[in-house]
Amino acid sequence: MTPNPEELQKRMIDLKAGLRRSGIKLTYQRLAIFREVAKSGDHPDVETIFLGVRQKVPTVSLDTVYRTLWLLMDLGLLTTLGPPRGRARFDANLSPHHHFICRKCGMTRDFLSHNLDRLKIPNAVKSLGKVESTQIEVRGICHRCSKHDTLKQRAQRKKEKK
Amino acid sequence: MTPNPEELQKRMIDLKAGLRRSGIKLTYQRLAIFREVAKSGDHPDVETIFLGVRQKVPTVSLDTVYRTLWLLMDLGLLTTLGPPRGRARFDANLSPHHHFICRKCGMTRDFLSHNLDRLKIPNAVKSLGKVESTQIEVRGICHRCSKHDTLKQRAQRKKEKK
DNA sequence: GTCAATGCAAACTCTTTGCAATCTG
DNA sequence: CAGATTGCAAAGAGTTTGCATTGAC
Repeated sequence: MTPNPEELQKRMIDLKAGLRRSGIKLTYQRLAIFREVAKSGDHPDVETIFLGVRQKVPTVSLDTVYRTLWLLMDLGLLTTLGPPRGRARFDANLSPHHHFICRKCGMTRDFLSHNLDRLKIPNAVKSLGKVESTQIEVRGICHRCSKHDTLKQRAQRKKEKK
Repeated sequence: MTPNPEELQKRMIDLKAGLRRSGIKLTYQRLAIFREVAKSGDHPDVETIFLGVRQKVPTVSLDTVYRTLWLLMDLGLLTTLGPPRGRARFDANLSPHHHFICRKCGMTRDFLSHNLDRLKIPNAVKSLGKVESTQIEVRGICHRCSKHDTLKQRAQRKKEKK
C-alpha cells in the first residue's frame, strides 16, 4: 500500500513541522531517510532504508540512518512494528489475548477482553495469507517512562533558562 | 500477568504433545526453555530467558536457547511480538491502520477498516500507561511462505517413504 | 560563526555456525 | 545404538560510539 503523492507530501510537511517544533535541524539526510520510510508501503527495516536512501544520497552512512530513525521515534514522528528497538520477545500464550506496548522501553503487558477476541476482519486480508490469529496492540507510554520524560523535560527547561 | 500453576501445567502438556507430534526430541533444555517463557507474564527477550534457564540448567548455552526458540516458533508452539526475528521495522503512517504479519518471513502489509479504528479498550489498560494508539495485528502465514512449506512437507514425506 | 549533525572507523553486542561429545527414543 | 541435540569456540551480523569535519540556522 504505497501512499499516493499527496499523502507523501503531507507526511513530509508534518515531518518538517515536527522537527522545527523540537528545534531539531532539518538536514538533507534526515529528509531523505524519512521519505524512504514514508514512501514505502510495507515496513522496511534499517538495511532496506539504508540501501534506498543511498540511491539518492550516496554518501549517507549507516550510522546516520540509525541515529535518525531513533531520533524520529523519540519525537513520535515514526513508529516501529511491535516492540521498539529490534529484539525479539517471546510469547507462549496461544490463547486469545491482547498487548499494551510502551513505545519508549518496550515494556509489554497482556490484557484480556472477550469483546475484542472475535473481531470481524475485512475479507481483503485473506488475500494476503492464511490468518491464524488476531489481536489488539495498544501502544503508548508506560508510567515509568512518562515519569522519566517529565524529569528530562524539566531538566531541559532549566537548562534553557540560563 | 503470570499464569497460574494449572495454566502453566497445561502449556507444558501442550508443548510436549506438540513436540512429539512433530517427532522432535523432548530434551531437558527444551522443556526448561519453554517453561521459562511460559511462566513469564511479560514477554521476555532471549537474554532474559537465557539467564532464567541458567538458574535451573547451569550448563545451558546461549545458542541452544536461540535454536530452541526458533524451533518452537517454526512449530507454532511459541510466537513473538511484532515481526518474527528481532529486527526493527518502521512505519511512518501515523493515521489509524492495521497490520497483517507473516509469522515465518515477517512480511507485513497494512489494511484499513474504519470499523476497527475505534475499538473500546478496557479501562484496566489505562493503569498500564498513557494510550496513544490502538491497532489490530493479524498474524498468519503469507502465500509465499505457505507455498514454501508445502514444498518442504512434500520433500519430507518423500524422504520418510524410503 | 556556532553548535549540531554527519561520516568514518573501530568497538561492541547480538546471533549463527561447525564440530566433537552427549543424550533421547 | 543411531541420529538428533547440545556446548563450546569462533565467525558473522547488526548496532553503537568517539572524534574530526561539515553544514544548518
